[in-house]
Amino acid sequence: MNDLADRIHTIAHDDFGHDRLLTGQEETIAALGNGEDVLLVAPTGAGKSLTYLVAGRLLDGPVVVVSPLLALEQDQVDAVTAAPTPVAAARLSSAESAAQRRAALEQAAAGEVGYLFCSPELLADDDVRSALADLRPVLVAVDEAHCVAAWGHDFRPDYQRLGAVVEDLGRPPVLATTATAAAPVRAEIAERLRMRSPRTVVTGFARPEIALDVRRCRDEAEQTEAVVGVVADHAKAGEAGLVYARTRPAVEELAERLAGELDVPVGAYHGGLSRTRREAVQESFMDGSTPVVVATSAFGMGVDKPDVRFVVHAQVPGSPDVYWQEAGRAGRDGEPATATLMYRPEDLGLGRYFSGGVPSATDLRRVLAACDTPPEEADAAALAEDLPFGRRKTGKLLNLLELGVARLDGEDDPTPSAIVDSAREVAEAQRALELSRVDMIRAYAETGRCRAEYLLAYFGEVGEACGHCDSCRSGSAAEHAHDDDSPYTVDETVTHPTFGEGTVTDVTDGEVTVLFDEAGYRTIDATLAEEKDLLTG
DNA sequence: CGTTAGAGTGCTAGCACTCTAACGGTGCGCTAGT
Repeated sequence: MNDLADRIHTIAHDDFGHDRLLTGQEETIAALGNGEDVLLVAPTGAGKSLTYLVAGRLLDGPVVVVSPLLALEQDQVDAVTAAPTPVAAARLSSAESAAQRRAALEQAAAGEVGYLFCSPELLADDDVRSALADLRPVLVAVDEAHCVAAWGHDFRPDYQRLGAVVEDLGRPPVLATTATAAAPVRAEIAERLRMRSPRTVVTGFARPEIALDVRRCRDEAEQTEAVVGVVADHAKAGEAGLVYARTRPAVEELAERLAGELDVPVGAYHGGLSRTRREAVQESFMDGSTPVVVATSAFGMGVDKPDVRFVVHAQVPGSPDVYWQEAGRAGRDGEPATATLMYRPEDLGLGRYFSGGVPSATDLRRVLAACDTPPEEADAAALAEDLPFGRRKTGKLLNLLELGVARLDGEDDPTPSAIVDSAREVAEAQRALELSRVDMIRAYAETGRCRAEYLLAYFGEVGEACGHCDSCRSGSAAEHAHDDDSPYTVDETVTHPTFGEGTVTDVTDGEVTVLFDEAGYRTIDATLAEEKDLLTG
């Protein structure tokens, strides 16, 4: 064992009470110790936080941790303070008073606080940022980093500006951690955080203990009955699980219906409920007193219950990324679990709606005109005072302009209209990415291939047929063998005389499936296509 | 983007139709009032 590895294990053991490091942890910490940036992609429970805790000790200085949820930050603060060799940790958020924040920063300046947990919104504040910069942090860790990419520019815009924040903090090594990220999302995280040739550490997406199942439903009534059926079976066996629905009213209705059908307590959880109510539901799910919870996507981050036996999606989510993150909450203990999707193509429309819009050139031009500095240096709060948009929308428009400028990198002195056009193209591209994710979850729901194999391929891993998803059980996975001698290859760009340009998404059973830019998915007989020369490369 | 509820239109004079507007998720920070 070399010197560095030795020190890492000593710190993990003596300071944090860990005898062994899990897959990927040592590699991550060692790379950070050598000054490299790391993107750590690992499931919840794989010990992501231990990496920045140990790396902070190794680099011997304060660590700034950026996290999207205040509740998660508090858990981390408690965990650090309770470690065998406690290091003071502090949380900087709106939940602390100005005096508390000042005290925490002063303690940190005196070298008494090793870990500072911050919300991205607070890091947008110049005073906070310069106080943190004075501490000369040795590491910036961004937790749940997929939010940087997934939340785009219109939800919590401050997430998009973390790249600039890291530079203001003196540009120490950056650790980005996430539980789920397909290849394009990984690339986007690295770009947004301005990471420097990050080392990507990925530990398995494969979850062989989860049996995947998709049920096609004709209408809403059938969908509801299917959910009730699956949940009732598990509940009778005394098993706990989650039901995800897309909208708040759908959550309320399903929870009520299930409560009427089952002999066990059923909880409802969504962003419209009070904080106290939400905390109560989460707590009673964790301790087992409420075994079934119906929720929107609001429920989950930081929920690490090992014995969740089933996850049911009442409606199809917006992307495979979200699906796998939510379905992956089943079977954390490694025991068999199920993930069932009630699929109705109509539900995909909601995902398309949520893919966001492109702001008008007029609005962008107004914000740009109001800036007396380049957009990346402008202060959204100050600008909002002179504009009719409000802090939130101003921030969103400013972010887009900043991204627009970055995209024009290399062009000398771009004109305002070039910046505005570029910003709109950034928004268009983000929208296109969201829409393509909707297409990918649709393909998941409609494929006859092994479900697990399809998802792993989406995340960039090669897998084998799982043997227990519905496709494998029905035998369709075997029938839908990949066509090795097809004239077409996956990802190939093709042009069709009627449908226009598209990308080959699948070649199975002598057929070729193409996702056309204008016409959507079309499945065509490969032999026929070749004979008539319908698809040209 | 797609569904749905309600209003409006038109000849079939009560029902079938078209049209339009509303609606839908994730959480931070801040402030006013108990």
